[in-house]
Amino acid sequence: MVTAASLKPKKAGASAKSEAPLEPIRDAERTRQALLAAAEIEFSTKGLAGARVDVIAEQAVANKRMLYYYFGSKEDLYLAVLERAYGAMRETESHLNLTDLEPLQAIKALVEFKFDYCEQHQQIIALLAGENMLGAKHLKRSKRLRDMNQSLVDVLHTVLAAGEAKGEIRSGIDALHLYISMSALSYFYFSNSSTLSVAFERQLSSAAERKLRRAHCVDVIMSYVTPR
Amino acid sequence: MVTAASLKPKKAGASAKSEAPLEPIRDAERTRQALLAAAEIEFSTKGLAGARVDVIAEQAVANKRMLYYYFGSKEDLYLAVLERAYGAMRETESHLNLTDLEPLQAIKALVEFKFDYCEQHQQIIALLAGENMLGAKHLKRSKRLRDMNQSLVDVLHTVLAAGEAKGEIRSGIDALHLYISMSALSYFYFSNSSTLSVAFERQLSSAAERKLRRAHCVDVIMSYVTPR
DNA sequence: GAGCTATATAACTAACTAGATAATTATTCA
DNA sequence: TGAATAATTATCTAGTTAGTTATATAGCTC
Repeated sequence: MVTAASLKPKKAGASAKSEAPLEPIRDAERTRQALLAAAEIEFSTKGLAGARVDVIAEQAVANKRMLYYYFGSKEDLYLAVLERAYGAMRETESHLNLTDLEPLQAIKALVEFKFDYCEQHQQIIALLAGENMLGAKHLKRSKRLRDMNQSLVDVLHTVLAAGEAKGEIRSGIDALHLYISMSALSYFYFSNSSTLSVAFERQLSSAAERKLRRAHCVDVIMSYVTPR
Repeated sequence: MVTAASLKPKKAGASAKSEAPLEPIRDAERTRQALLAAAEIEFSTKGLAGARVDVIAEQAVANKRMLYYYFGSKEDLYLAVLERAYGAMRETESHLNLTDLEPLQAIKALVEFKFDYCEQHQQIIALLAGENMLGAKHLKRSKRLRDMNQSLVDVLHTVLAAGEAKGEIRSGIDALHLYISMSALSYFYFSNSSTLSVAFERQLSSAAERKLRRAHCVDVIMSYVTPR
């Protein structure tokens, strides 16, 4: 696991005796990345308002001034974190190559991908939750993010059309709403697992429960797309 | 619409000329309710950390001291808001009488209820999002909330069994996961509508879009529960 | 190796914020 | 009616927080 601090060794060349190439004491990129990593943790666990710039700097083993030097303000750092996490998700999605699969297999693969991505990147769920509370004002402002639009819904539309032509997928499905439902079934399970676990006194985050949930999500979506 | 301030008229008996019964200048319950209403808005739009006690007091047209007088602390006020909103939802759910309906009708009614409740009480969505970010620590602490457990999932279980006996509902459905999925399909649509609208450049919160989404949610769940 | 500049540090500050103090006034009830 | 109590107000305070200032130095260029 890459922690924020692990990116920022306290002393130059502290690793591998003395003949190893010395890590420079000053390294703009390393500091930037350490700040981003620490900020992602801080913002995703406490939200924009609850996050503390001093904590971020401390966790990144950087001076607080560096945060302002590289990112300008707390809010701009938050936006940088959001852009990076959201961009990474879109980037990963763009390499799925769903059109290479049989339509039904593609649908299944997409549901499973959504579930697995949520499981492996729970920070983005929290970041999105916070951003939605603020009416997505930062996302709206972001050029970088408004440029990386559509993609997966378009692919899904193509997949649905292909499946429909083959008689394997029912007609009249709205690709966007199907995409939202696929996301919803996984996202909600992870985003609300704390309150759900309390309300239903069932430890929903165990490995066994997750496996169950993953299969359930696939089941729900496959039932929906299959013609009757 | 009941705003926080409307509960708290500036002057006694300001309404309906002079022969109307004078509203008392001091009214503990009115002040308490005004604070709760203002706090619900503040906490649901800004989260626990982002909310400001001064803003809550101002919006409630109450002195800040009253907030501490009645609720003790910012965090206890937050818990009171959470308990009230969550309790109201559970209370409403408990009056659904789903077992009086035919199994399939009951399922449909529950999906529609979930959707309509989300639409009409979007504050609770934001409150839950914030509470989940904090690991549900307040919900866990709350006696009142831990006492109002289970209910709807039990009812759903009964409905599923009845439907299964009639051959109208497929066997082997996990009532809890079905309940989570019902919630997820509606909740996610409302909780993430800001970011979804930005990402997909489609104004998802219009009345027409909501109608579409509601039908889609019903469709997805009914497809799932129906035997093949 | 002198000088330059990007990177880094420590210490400071002005504004904000949750909560406390203490005095005041409306209402109740004997 | 008048003392007791409940509700309310204005003002203060100690601690926190985002952002700044002033200064230092590592590492590069020539």
